[in-house]
Amino acid sequence: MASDPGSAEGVADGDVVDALVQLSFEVQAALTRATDGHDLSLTQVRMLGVLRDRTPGARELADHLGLTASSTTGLLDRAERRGLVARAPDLRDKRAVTVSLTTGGREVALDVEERMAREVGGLTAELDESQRRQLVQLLRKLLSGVGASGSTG
Amino acid sequence: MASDPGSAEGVADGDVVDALVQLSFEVQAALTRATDGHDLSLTQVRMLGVLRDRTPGARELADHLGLTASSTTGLLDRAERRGLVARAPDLRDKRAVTVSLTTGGREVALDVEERMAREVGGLTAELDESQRRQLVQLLRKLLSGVGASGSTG
DNA sequence: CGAATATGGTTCGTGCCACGTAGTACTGTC
DNA sequence: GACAGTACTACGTGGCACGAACCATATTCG
Repeated sequence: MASDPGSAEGVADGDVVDALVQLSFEVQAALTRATDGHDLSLTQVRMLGVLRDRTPGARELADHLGLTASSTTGLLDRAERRGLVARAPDLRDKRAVTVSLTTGGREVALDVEERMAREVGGLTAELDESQRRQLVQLLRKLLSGVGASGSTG
Repeated sequence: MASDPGSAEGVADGDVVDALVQLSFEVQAALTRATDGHDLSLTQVRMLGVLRDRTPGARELADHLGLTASSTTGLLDRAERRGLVARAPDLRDKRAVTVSLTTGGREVALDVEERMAREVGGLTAELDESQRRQLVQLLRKLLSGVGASGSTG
């Protein structure tokens, strides 16, 4: 079925799906690879990414990550234990907490992000500039229509 | 920075990475969505996929999934408990086991695969035929160069 | 003001995922 | 027939995510 990878003909319906799925796994693998040596989950990495620009409360963080509050508590516990993030009391709201990167956490975040860029970027090694540009535009168009409405009709 | 989703200009280096990462998460989300109602993890789904064409031993299955033997035992335990797969003694090798889909498991596998195709396919709703074809070709080219050699070079 | 309610977080228990380290049962080899 | 290797399982660890129950504080409203 999945025969000529380079041929211009015979692009069936399932091929798009196949390619997208395969790609997504490759990207995830690349992302995971980028965390080698840091022993971080993708969720942790995403959290660090969020915290690069913000100092949110746990709830806000949870929203950014698409997690429940309780999941976030655990996530924070583990990250805090590793010295990546710190919880500080919110001055305005005594129930709340603000989460921020520690210095170490920031270092890790930067390192991982850099490596991710390299790893994921490396995936496009086979493409030349114009193809890369083409790809970005296609993906942007694709992504622009996601999350809008239901898909199953 | 990540502004005009449709503009032809200003495709920077990080944009490819961004787009790929975002896409990969969307695809994973779509895959997960496809399992709604079945309460399956992606690993379980992958396993069902492998078992569609084969009746491997646990070890072989583990290799296909990139897991250790012990992880696979647990995976099988849970899947078996749900009536998705069955372990049968290997006639030639009394240590070994052959894993196969149950009727119910096959049904689930087919259903999920179909829904995956729909969900993932639905992601490309914004693209027309020619764009879809373009995308497939770009992705194939991209994928053809993956897993070959080191990437960080 | 004070009671009712909503919100931010945590705790606890559940289940899954993946691993490593034994162990058991068998296979193949010498 | 001993011995190394293989197939699988058992057990314990740790992470991820969830829901329900639960404080403590905020907010709303009578």
